[in-house]
Amino acid sequence: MNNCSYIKNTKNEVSMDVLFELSEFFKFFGDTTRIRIIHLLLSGEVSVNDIAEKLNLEQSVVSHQLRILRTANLVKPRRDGRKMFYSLDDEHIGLIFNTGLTHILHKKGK
Amino acid sequence: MNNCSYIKNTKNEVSMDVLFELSEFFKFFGDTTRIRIIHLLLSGEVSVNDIAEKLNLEQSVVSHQLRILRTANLVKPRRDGRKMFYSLDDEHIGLIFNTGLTHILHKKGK
DNA sequence: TTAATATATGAACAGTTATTCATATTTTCA
DNA sequence: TGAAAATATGAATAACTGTTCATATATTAA
Repeated sequence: MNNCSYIKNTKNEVSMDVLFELSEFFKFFGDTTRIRIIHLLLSGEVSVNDIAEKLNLEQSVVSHQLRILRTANLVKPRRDGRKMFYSLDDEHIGLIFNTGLTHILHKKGK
Repeated sequence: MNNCSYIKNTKNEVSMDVLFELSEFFKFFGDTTRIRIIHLLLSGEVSVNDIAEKLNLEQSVVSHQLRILRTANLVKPRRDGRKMFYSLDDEHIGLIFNTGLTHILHKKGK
């Protein structure tokens, strides 16, 4: 039928706490600052200051949001000297981003 | 390379307002009540009272959340007599739900 | 038309969250 | 060791959001 493993059956039996975790997970994508950071990191790792500069955000804002993303294992840090480079933790993050993006662009195209 | 059209290139050039819309879009998935409603509607259309009953929620809560989902075109209503049946508007909704779900289950499996 | 059923809506409240500002921590280099 | 650079953190505030409760609207059947 299809070879995309993440297309699942429609008769899911999903427990209440998994649904809760799922909504918590989507919350991380539901903020403009975070989605811009995720989008930027799609092309590879970037330091905190570079994120702030490229997105025209205050360093403090970026650090706060990175902490949220890091705690949730959406991004991972790597120290190099006094710089910290952040990258997406997992290939699913980009997949979810792009699935949503495709939906938005598809809707706009009408 | 792959035949999944929603897997896009990693060198996205996405405008600021599309990123804003994208984060707004993900917000709808970022609430337990709404994600439970979406999950329930994955298996087909359900009336307002049935949603409330099956999810053990007050009718008012369901109506309020359905309005949000309806305004955002995530669900669509159909009137039958004095009942209103709601269903998912678009196949993307289920796809995004399942993509996130796969991620959660994958994480839990470790 | 009236009563009953099904759904929608408005206002108020409580809880959450992102940003701001100030400051602390960590690392490098002179 | 001390200063500078890079990042992290804490507290406070403002804005947003979901739920509750009461009520309004709409449809059907008697």
